Amino acid sequence: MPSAVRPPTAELAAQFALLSDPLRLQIVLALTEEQLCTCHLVDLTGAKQTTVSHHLRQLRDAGVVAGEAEGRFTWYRLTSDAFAAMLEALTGIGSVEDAPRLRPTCVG
Amino acid sequence: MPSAVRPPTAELAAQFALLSDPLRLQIVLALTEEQLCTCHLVDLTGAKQTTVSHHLRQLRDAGVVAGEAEGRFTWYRLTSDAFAAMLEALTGIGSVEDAPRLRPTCVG
DNA sequence: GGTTGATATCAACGAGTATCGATGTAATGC
DNA sequence: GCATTACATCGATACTCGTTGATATCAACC
Repeated sequence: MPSAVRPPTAELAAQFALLSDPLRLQIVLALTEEQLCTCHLVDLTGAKQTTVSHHLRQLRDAGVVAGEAEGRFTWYRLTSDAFAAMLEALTGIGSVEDAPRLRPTCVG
Repeated sequence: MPSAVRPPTAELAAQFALLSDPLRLQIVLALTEEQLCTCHLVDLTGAKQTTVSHHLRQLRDAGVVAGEAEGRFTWYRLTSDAFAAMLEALTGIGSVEDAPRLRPTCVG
């Protein structure tokens, strides 16, 4: 059993999927350093504005980034504990030393 | 700057992609507890044998699991530091408190 | 009010990929 | 040798999803 209540596998997989796209990952990593608005991210990534906006939408829907409108601009930042579940899961996985063989060969 | 040399974004994204499929994630999480062979994973997940085998192939190619053939069976286990890069990246992301706004609005 | 610029939405296209049935391979047991 | 079992590979299909151009929205500025 994991230390805490683990989210359903599908939900956790969806979290990892957020970081599985190079562009989205680049956006998230950039937002680690500073808040940025869409135009900055377009410049930074070299992707089209619609593409960046599309990924920002996904990240917003997932709750890992938040956008604050300020005039024509929208400043994006990472939400505080958006990656807690992933971090916990990975910590568990990463600490595996040498798993035992508990089961007999298949009953099938 | 990150603490160590960060792998290229695309490579890191590919790592996360490994955990972005519910079935693959389920397999990895199961292997955290104990070594298992394909048939066990088929029973555990309820997926078809070919599907499980397909995902094990991907995990093997990526180097995050290793299979040891033993007679008709193949025991799979997680490799030791397969998730180190992801763990480091997530730790960096997770520790973000409140990123500043360093840039002026766009030069556009 | 009209124009400009930042951003979001939509529809369509294309590439990647998960699933699955059929098949191949290799090891065990009779 | 032959049947059975565990596992892998292959080809086809279906579906997800990233990208993009067109378009809409909304604020700032003249």
